[in-house]
Order: sequence, then C-alpha cells, then structure tokens
Amino acid sequence: MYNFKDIEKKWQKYWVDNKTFKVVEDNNKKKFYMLVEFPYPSGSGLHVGHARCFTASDVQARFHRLKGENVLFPFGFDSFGNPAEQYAIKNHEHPSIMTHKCIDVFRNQARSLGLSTDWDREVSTCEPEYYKWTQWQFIKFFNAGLAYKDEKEINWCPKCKMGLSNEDSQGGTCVRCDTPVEKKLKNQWMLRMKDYSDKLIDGLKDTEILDKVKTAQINWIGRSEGAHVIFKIKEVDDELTVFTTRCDTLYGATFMVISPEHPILEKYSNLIKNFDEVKKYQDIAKSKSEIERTDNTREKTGVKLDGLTGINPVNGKEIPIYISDYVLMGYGTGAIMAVPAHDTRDYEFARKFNIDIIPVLDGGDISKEAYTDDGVHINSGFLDGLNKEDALNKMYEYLEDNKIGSRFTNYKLQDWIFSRQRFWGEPIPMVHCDKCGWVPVPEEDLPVVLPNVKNYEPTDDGESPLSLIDEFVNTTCPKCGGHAKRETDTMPNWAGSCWYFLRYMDACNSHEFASMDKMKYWGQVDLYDGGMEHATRHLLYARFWNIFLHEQGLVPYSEPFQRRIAHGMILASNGEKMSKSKGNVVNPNDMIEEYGADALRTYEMFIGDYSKDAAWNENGLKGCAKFLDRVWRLQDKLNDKDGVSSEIETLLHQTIKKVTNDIESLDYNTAVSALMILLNKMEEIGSISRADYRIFIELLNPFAPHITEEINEVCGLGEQLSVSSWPKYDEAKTILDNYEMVVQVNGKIRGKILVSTNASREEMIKLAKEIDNVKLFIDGHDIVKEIVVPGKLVNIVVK
RNA sequence: GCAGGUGUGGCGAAAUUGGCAGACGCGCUAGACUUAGGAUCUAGUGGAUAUUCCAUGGGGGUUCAAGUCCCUUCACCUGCACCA
Repeated sequence: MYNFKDIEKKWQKYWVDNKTFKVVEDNNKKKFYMLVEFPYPSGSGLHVGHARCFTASDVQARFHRLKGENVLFPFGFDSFGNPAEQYAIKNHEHPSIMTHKCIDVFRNQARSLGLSTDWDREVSTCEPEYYKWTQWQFIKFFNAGLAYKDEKEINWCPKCKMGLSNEDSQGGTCVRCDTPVEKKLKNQWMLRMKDYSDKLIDGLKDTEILDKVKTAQINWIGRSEGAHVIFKIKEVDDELTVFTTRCDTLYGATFMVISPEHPILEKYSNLIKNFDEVKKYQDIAKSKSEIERTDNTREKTGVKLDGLTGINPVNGKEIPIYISDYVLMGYGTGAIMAVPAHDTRDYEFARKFNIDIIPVLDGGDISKEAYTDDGVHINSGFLDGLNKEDALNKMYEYLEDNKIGSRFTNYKLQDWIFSRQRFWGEPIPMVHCDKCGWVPVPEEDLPVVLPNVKNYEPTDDGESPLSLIDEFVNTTCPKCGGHAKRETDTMPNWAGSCWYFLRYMDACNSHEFASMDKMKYWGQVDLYDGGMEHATRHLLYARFWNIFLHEQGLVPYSEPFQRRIAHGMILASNGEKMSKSKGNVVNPNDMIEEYGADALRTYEMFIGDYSKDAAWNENGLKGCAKFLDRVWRLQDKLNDKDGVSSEIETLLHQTIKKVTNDIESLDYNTAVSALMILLNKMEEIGSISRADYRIFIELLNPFAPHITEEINEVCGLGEQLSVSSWPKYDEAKTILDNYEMVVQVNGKIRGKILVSTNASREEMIKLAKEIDNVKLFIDGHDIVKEIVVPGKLVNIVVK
C-alpha cells in the first residue's frame, strides 16, 4: 500500500501553510458559493455522516475551482448548544472551554479529511465577535416591531427547566431528554414569523430548493383558505368565532365544539350550570401529555355546556356547545362549527353524544368520507344544487353581506418563541426600564457578553442562571438613564445558524455583520447541502431571517439559498442509525488512520446515491483503498510516448464527459465508477502515457486530492492540481467508429454484430439478416416491420 | 389518516430517461505467486430442466420493445398528525 499517511499529512500542511484555498472577491471571476451545514462541535467528534457531506461539498468546491470559478467554501461551528451547557452544569466550568476543545478536534478532523476550505473565514456562533451581530440583528427585529413579549403558555420541560419551542417538544416529550412536557405560563420574546407565512411560501418559487423540501416547508406553514364565521350566543350578548375551510356546509353545523382552554369558559363560568364538570374536564386535558391528547384513535370525549347555546347564523337554529380536547386552542380560533355528516371527527363525536346529523352534500358516505367533494348541496337553503366551489363563493359573499363572517386564511405556523431560559446562548440584548419599558441595548454597547457564573443550572423558577448575577442584571436604562434590568433570557439554538452564511462572506468584519459589497459579490448560496432533518425548522428560520434583513435593506437578496439539496444518512452496517448507545458508531478518524483520507472520501462518494441513506461497509472502503493503490502503481506503467494513448483516447474523452456531468448532477457514485473503469482499461493496455495519467489524476483530484497531488509531483506531470484546470473533452472523440449492434427478432435478442457508427438504415438491416441465428428465427416467416435505432439496434418483427 | 419516498443478484448499487437488465465495487469460487497471506495477479460469479427459457415486490395493460409509461395491489421507510 502506498504511504498515504505521510502523503496526506504533507499536503494538508502544505494547503494550510500556503493558504492554497484562500479566496478573495474578484469581479473578473464567476463566483460559486458552496455551503454545507456547519456542525455542532460535540464531544464525540466528527461522524462518518459528516465526512460524507463535507467530502461531497469539497468535491463540488474543488471541481468548480478547477473550472475557473471563484469558490467560497467556508467552514464553521454552530457552537451554542445544550451538550456544552450540560457539561458546564456538571463541572462548573464555563461552556466556552469545552466548546473550544471540541472545535479544535473538529477543525483538525475536517483538515485531516483534506477539505479545501478557506480557514480564514471560519466562524463560530458562540464567539462575542459573532453573536454581537446576532444581537444586533435581533434589535432590528425589535425596532421593526417584529419582536415582542408575550405571556405564552409554553411547553416546559421540568427536567431541563427550560421552555421548549413547539418544534422541540414534538410528540409531547422534550427533544433532548424525553421527559414529558408540561404547560407553563411564561413571558417570552416572540418573533412575528407567522406574518411571513405567505412570503415564505411565495419565496420558494424562485429557488431550486429540492421539491420534497419545499413540500415539507409548505406543509409546515400549513396555509388554509377558509372563513371566520360568527355564532351568536343565545344567553348573552356575545359571540363565538370559528374558523372553517368549508363554510358552505354551514347548514349542516348541528353543534359547536370549543377547546377546553377557550377563554369564554372563564368569562361565563357563572352562567355555565355544570361548571364543575367543565372544570374537571379542563384539569384532565391539562394533565394529558400532548401525545395522549393528539392520539386520534382515542374515543372522543367532551362535556356539553349547560347554560351556553350557539345560534347557527344561517338558519337561526339553536345548537349545543361542547368542550372537547380534539379542538386545539393553538389552531384557528380554538372553536369549531361541527358538521357531523361530513367530517369524521365531528361524526364520531355526534354519534357518541347523540347529536343530529344533517347531510348537506348529496351522495357523501357519512361514516367514511369527510367533506366529500362529490355531490351538490342539499338541505342548504340558498346553496341547494350548487357544487363546492360555487357554494363556497356564495357563502363567502353571504357571510360578508350579513356581517356574520369573512374570508380568512389560517396558518399552522406560529410566531417563533425566541426566549430560552438558559446560559449557553446569545443574551437577548434588551433592557427593561420601569419608565421606558423594553429598550434595546445601544449598538456601541454590543455585544452583551455572557458573564462567568458559578452555576450554570437554570433557577428553580425556570429563569436563566444569568438572573442570579446582580452585576449582569442591574444596569441603567439607555433611554432615560434610570435604573433598569437586563433581559436574562437567551436566544434559541437556531438563531446563530440563521445568518452564518452571510458572515462567511465577510467573516472578519468588525464594524458590520458583513459588508454590502461582499454580500453583493457572493450573492445567494449556489448550492446548500444539508440533511433532511433541517428541511423545515432551520431552513424556515434562516429564510425568514434573511427575508427580514432584505426588507430592512441590509442584505441584497430576499432568498438566501438558490439551490438546496438533501443528502442521505450513513447507517450502521445492519441498516440501523449509528448511535453511541448502540455502540455502532464508526469514527472517521479510525478509518483515516487505517485506510487514508482519500480512501475514506472516495468510498463515501462511491457508497451509493448521495440523496439516499447508505449502510456502512468497511469492505467497500477497503475496495476503494485498493483502487487508489492501483492508481498509485500506474506509475510503473508510464511510457515515454507523447499525447494520449490511441487505445484509450475514446474512453478518456467519455470518462471526462461522464465525470464532469456526474459531479454536476451530484451522481458521485457513478463518477467514481467511471474512473474505476478507466483504471481497469489502463491496466489492461499495459502501458500509459504521461498525458493519460495526468488526465486521470485531474479527474480523480476532487475525490482524492492528496494522492493525486503527490503522483503529479513525483511523476512531474504538470502544475499543481489545486491551481490547475479541469480537463475538457471533445464530443466527437467520445464516439467510437464501430459499435456492437444488437439484433432482435420480435423484441428478443438473437444476435450481435460489429457495425460502423455511420452505417445506414439499410446496411444495418442487411447485416442483421446475415446473422445465422437471426436467420433461424426469420426464415419461413413474414417480416411485418423492421425497427432501426441508429447506434443501438435492429428489431425485426415477424409473423 | 395525510404527505413524501423506496422496493432490481448473497450485499452496496448501475441502466445514456422506452432500446443488450445487473456497469462499477464488495463478497464468494477456482487458480497463480508466496515460508505465509486479511497482500497482489488471473479467471469465474442472477436463476434454471441451458442453441433456449425465466428474472427488476405481486397482478394487469400500452408498445416492435417496459426496471423505466398507465391501472391495480402488497410491503417497508421517513415526515406530519384530532390543523377544523
């Protein structure tokens, strides 16, 4: 085996020492911005999954650089986060110490992979120089009225003593520790992300974000067109507003359901005769975990309000109001009109509580079809006989004319809860003054730096540990100079990653987050590689953030990412997820140690379709190490001939074409296989020219940069590959003079024959019919049809 | 339940988008060289009742021709999930 250890170390040192991949803005060159999601520097080090996407990104970066483009390929660390905080709590040590250690490990690992990164642009979100600007941008949100404080019932993890976003408490348990999530009222900073719902949907149009990622985002935003309908309450001069997407079925609304948390219950608790029962139901609902509550296989439960009755606004009918936990306070208005004939949930509920079921659409199967689109309206007064669309339009009109409702678009997307009661995050740069209210910290006083504390654990009442530090909390109001208190909440983990791609463009700027000139030069991210797990949250937050900055005139583009792809995961050899607990984690360091970085890189590119998950197989890696060793040994086969060898000229051109196209279309696995085919052929012909070898290593360079650079140097094949250019192919030379034509009879292969590439139709048929085995199948039969596909085959159809 | 995805040898996968199914690699078998081989090289490797036939989850269809297009069905994976 060739001496990969020394070779790889040598070139890695060379690249770092010589800043080979340093990039500066250059208006004479086309730019290419390759972004890969930056890692969280955890204590467990780089994962082979990281190695896969970092390598793929590096292949792109090197390829585009060789094509003559000015490539921005930066690297950094998403370095605020819970593991470092947990470590700090245990060891009473500032989390930055641990974080910096981890970053050093990660950086070395990334370097030992041979990434062609411009290390002068490294960013780390936990550095004051970085989060100063995260805070600065938050103040922009505040000044624009998009950051506000609100008393929110939040998801509360009693173990982490921490408020969780909806996203972090999916499934009713804490995303970090799996403790069941409780509800708690908390005054929180919020960002008005919901207002950006339409912009977040519309902005997708001009991007090449992977379709399935777009779909995931659109579903997450959950836009639905419908109407607010106002139901008067019989007993009091008040009303209940519901949201519905099918106001055309209003005549079929035979009851109403409101969420157990609906404020009207408290408001009229004195009028509700069975309030005890209501109260009991509320308590049960509160104690239920989110999972229990949203299990839609569960039998419907509820309580009928005794003392409050709704009035259906289209026919004046009195209808009962129930509370039930299948109606969620967080969606719509927390109240619905129930149309049991055409909604499965309402149907189940009506059956259980013996409520009238009035069909209003003809032909729908009540028990199965919710809101069937078939059939015209019946039992629906002025809507009778109309189809869905016409009925909806007529009802919208009717609602607005009679002031009993209006069109309304509802979204699942909520405003972003931006507060965390934690230590290891960006302090929210706000000061509260009794006189002036919330006042942002002046720009010149940024960053608000995280102080040293003794204990990193949140306080028992759930406040950040920062709240215990008087020197931090007590300050003066920037507006009136009076006594004021600092906000002690910090930002969520997502904040730093909302704009890191901007910082990379101008990473060392100390007076702006990035200069407009540089942002204009680098523009949008040309290719953003990341995992499917970030398809919704991270990408939506980052897009929201960027759209806002654009509206403020602070960044040149509204959409930050031109193209987004999603790579598959690397699984353990048995197809399971790699995890510490299962003990099946493969450490890329060990692999590099044993087989070399080039072998690891090549294998990770060869392992399979880049967009799909792939199971780890060390034998496959061995195979790639063997491949590289054979490439190394080609040195022994060098001859003194000039130019490329005639025996492989066509294959060389074909391979250049194939590898070029495959890298562009992210088909890394077939690019590597094309190189293997070329190697096989080179070995077969016994000796190769220097020109042959040079082309080979040029093509292999993005995948295996160290060995190719070394071969180039020891054989003196030409200038350094890292500053060289990508080989070109001649389309005409990719085509052979002759090819093996397939001859079919009735679609079955009956023979093959070598024919000239420019043989005519007639010649092809003539040659086909001369094959003995073909004769066997056509003699004595009538020829019905002769199909000729030039360059491919002849198919003779006989009867 | 809804949305998206995937089903091809013993395994990872290819297939110029309707034109030779299984490229390339792993593994396996046999051989060569070796004191030795978890090194290297050579040959073979989908199945079978083998001039041919059968094979891309199953069934049907379109076509001269289907892994690819259409209908239908099954299985698995991933999101979201009582969203009105």
